[in-house]
Amino acid sequence: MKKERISNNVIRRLPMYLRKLDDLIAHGVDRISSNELGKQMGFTPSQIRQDFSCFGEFGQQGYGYRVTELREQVARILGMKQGFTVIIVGVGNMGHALIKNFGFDAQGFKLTAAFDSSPDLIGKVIDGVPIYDSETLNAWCKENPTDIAVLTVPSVIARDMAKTLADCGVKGIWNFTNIELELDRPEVRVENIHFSDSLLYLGYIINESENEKNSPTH
Amino acid sequence: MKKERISNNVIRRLPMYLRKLDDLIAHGVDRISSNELGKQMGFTPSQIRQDFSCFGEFGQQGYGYRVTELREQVARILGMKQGFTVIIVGVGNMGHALIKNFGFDAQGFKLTAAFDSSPDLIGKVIDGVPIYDSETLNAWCKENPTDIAVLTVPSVIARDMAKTLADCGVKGIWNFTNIELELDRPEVRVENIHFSDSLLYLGYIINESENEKNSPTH
DNA sequence: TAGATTGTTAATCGATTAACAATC
DNA sequence: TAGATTGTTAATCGATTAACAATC
Repeated sequence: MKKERISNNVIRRLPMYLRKLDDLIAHGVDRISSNELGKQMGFTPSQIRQDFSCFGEFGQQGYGYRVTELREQVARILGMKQGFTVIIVGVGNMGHALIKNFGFDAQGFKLTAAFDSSPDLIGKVIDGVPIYDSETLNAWCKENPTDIAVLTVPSVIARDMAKTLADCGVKGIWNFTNIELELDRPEVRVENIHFSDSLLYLGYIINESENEKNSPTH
Repeated sequence: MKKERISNNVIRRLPMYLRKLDDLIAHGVDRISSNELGKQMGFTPSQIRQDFSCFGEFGQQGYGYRVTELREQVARILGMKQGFTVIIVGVGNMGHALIKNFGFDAQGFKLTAAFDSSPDLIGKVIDGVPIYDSETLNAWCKENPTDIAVLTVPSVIARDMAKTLADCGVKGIWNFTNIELELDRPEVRVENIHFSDSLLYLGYIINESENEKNSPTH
């Protein structure tokens, strides 16, 4: 087991492993080699062994990896066992969608509350999640330590709200607005979901394959 | 200008450049050097010059890059000028959120229709986008060539729907379901939005910084 | 035991950064 | 012209892949 800082690429692959392992469990597979896992995920066996070896020795020579055990290890490494507390800030369509469909529990997160400024929403409860007045955010967080805030407010108020959330002491912001949050708070980690980046990438690769089809020299 | 295949990393950065350039335009900046752009985006000037040089010579020695011109070039490279046609399949909370807030137009995409199987939704029009019966998808696509399908159906029917869409001749699927689509159709490009991957990554880096804080040897 | 497969070290490959001549 | 900054070649760095001894 190496003790150096883990590279971003490795960390970004961990959730992929998790999904694959859950899938294998669902199919009743209880043992897998790096070779087979690699084949199924499109990675080399080497990469898989390298990735896991950053965190410990989870396999067994001559046998491979026990799927449930490996799954538990990956979940632990990702911090899923800690039960991070989460709030949703902004209960529009996006906030709604996340409350109803994301499944925070299944990912090891505890969605404790949502916040909005609309009188139509304040006081309601959606799928067991109470919606409070955004004005009470700061006071509420004092009473209920919160690890992660999901930012699903309209873009125009995103920057202000992010600042408020930082003041509330959240450790991370999961940003769904299409603006680049520039917090002068390095201790607050920001993870962006930039939908447009993803769609534009798709557009590019579609173009690319069209062009290849039409060019004589592939 | 190099003519080799462009690496994924470069392509993934193009939409970031686009957002930054739009931002600069909004702030009335009309000229920028790779040095300054790099500082603002957290890249090295070298990387910026390398990235753009994959596609042509957009700058001017001794001067830098004209912001609007560079923005146009990036938009062109990404295929935004082509007006890809898009349909949304599944008008739940997620589909709604995208129709109402994503702004396909602003990204250069034409959202032409949405599809759902709920009688409550079929026939309605949301923000100018008509909702049709999913059953009519195939017939509709024959009449209306469609480049990209946004997959926002419930996970349980995602795989089937993806197959249907491939049969409809779409060139790309923008997948919002949390399952791994395994299409045996290499000509259909799939781009996944795996929300959970993103949140789990955030959880990891929060943990990481906590641990660093608590360890004597940083 | 023999075969399989790991964890890890070494080799390769690709991406990022630095340097600099070209030139606006 | 002198100064600034590009585009591109060369150097460095890091990530992926290959190889193999250890061992289940």
